[in-house]
Amino acid sequence: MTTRSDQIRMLVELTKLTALDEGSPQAFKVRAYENAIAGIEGHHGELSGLTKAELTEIKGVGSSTADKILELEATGTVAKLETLREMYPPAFVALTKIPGLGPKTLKMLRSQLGIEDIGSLKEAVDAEQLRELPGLGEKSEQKIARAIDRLGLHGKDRRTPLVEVLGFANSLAQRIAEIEGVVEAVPCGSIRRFSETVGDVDIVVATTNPGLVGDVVLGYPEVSEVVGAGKTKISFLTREELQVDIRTVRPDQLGSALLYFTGSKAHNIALRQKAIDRGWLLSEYGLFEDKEVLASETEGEIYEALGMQAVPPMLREGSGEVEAASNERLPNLIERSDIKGDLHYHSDRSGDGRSSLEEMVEAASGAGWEYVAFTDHGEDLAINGSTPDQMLAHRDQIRGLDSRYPEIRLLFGCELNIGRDGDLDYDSDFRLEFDYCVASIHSHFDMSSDRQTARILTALQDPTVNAIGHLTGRYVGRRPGVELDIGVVLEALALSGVALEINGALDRLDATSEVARQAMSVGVDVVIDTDSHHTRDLVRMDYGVRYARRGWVTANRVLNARTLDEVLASVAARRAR
DNA sequence: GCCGTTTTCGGCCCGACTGTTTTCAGTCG
Repeated sequence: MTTRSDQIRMLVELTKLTALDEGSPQAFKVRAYENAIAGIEGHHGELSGLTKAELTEIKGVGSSTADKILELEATGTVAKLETLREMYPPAFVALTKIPGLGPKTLKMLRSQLGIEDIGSLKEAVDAEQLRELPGLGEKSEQKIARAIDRLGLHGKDRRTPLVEVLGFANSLAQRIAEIEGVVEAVPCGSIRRFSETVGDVDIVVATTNPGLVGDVVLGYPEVSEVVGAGKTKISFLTREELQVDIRTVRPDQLGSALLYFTGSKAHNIALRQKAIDRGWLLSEYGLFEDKEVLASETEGEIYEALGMQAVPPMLREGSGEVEAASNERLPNLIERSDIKGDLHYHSDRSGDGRSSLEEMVEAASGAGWEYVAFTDHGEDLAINGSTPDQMLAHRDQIRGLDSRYPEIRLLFGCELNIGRDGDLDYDSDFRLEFDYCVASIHSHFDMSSDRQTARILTALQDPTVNAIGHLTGRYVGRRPGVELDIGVVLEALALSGVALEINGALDRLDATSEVARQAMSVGVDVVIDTDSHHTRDLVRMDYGVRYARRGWVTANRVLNARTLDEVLASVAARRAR
C-alpha cells in the first residue's frame, strides 16, 4: 500500500525531472505537477483507495496525474518516472543543485561535452572548455568553478532552521532601517510566513535613497561574498553561506513589495491571476489598470481592490487561503492578545531549568498572564526529574508564591514523561496531586510508527493527562520527529478532550502547522506553550502563536485562550470521566 | 498537464540581474 507521502514523493521527483526534461522549471507541465502536489497536500483524507473520478476532484489533479497515483498504488512505480530516471541519472540531476546552472545549460553541457556528473564537469572547467560554448564565456566558467567548490554548502535546495536566522534577520532589518532615507525594512519570505526552515533571508526596504542602502549594506561585516548588486536588488552570502536578498522600493510601493517578497510563490501566482481576471496587472510595484495605479501602499489596499479579505502572512501558502479570503471565509485566527496563560513552564526544580521559581513567577507576571502552570519534569526523566517528596515541597513553594502574587494564579503541574510503552511517572494517585499535566516523549525515537502511535494513545487515555507536549519530539534541522499515525492520534485526542500542544520553542515548533490544521478540522483543542526553562524563553509565546496561525488555529480552539476557571473545569471534567 | 460565470482549445505571473549579446537567453526569486 502506498501512503500519501509516497505519492507526494513520486510527484516531487516527477516535477524535478520534468523541469530538467522540459528545460525550464516554469514549463507548464512542471507547474501542473506543482499544482497537483499543492492540491494533494491541502486535501486531508487518505488518497489510497480513491477512484480515478475521486482523485480528479482534487484541485490540480487531472486525468494524467490520477493515473500515475493509481499506477503507483497498483505496481509500486510509475513508468513515466522510470523513463525519466533512465534519461537523467542521480549524478546528473545532482548538477541542478549548482547555483547558476539551469536545465538549459546542463543539457547543452551534456550534449556538447558529454558532462554526466560533477567529476566530468570539474574536468571540463579545469580544461577551460566551457568558455568556448555558445552563450557561455570566461566569467560564466569561473562562476561555475566557484559554485562547484561550494557545492553542498549553499546548494539551491539547502534550507536553514528558522531558529538560526530569525535573530540575524531582525537585527539586519533594524540596522537597515536606520540608514538615511529608509522608511521601513521588513524581513519577508518564509521568515514572515513563519515557516520552520528558510531558504534565504529576504528583506524589503522602503526608501527614498536606494543607492545609499546598497552602498551601506555591502559594507556590513556580515557580507562575505557579493552574489549580485543592481539598482534595486542586492544579494550576498554571509560567512555561514546564508544568502541574503535585499530589495529596495519607493515608500509608496511598500505594500505591493511586501506582498511580492513574502510570497509564497503559489500565493503570488493566485493573486496575480485574480488581477488578470479583472484585466489588471499585479507586480511588486503595485496593482495596475493599464498604467494607472489602483493600489500599492499597503497590502490591505491590494487585497481589498482584488475583492478579498487580507490574508495574514502565515496563511500565504497557496493552500486554499485565496479561495477562503475571496469568499470572506478566512478563519478567526488566534492572536497573541487572546492568550491568557502558559501551561508548560519550568523552574530550576527541573534539572534543565535555568531560572528559579520566583524569577519565573516574576517573568510570567510581567508577561501579563492570568495563570501559569509549573510543569517541572516527573521522576522518570532521570537527571531532570523530581521525586514525589521533592514535588510536594515544590508545591508548597508554589502555593506560597501564589499568595504573594495575587495578579497571577500559579498552578502546580508536571511534565510527565511518556515511557516506551506509554507508561507515565509516579502512580495514578500521586498524579492526582497535580493541578494540570502535560505528557511528552523524551526518548525511544526510533521505534516503528505503530509502536509510537500506541504509546501516545496509551498515555493520553490517562485521566491526569491534559495535553500531549511536543508531539513528535523533532528538533528542526537536527532530529526528525517520530513517525506517527497522525489521523489515529488526532481522533483519540478529539474523543478524550486532551489538547495538542504547539510548542513555541523555535527549534521544536511541534506539533507541526500541518498537524495543527488537521487538528482544527477534526475538532481537537490546541494549547500553545513556551516550554520555558529560563526567563528569556517567554518570547516563545509569540512564536507559538505565529506558528499556530500558520496552522489555521482559531481562538475558540485554544485551551490557554480560555479563563483559568474554564481550564480547571476541563481538567476536573476529564478526571470525573 | 490542467482548466473553464467569455473558453473543451488556448491559454498558463512578473520582473531583476548577469553575461553574453547588439536585442536577448538563462537563471532566479
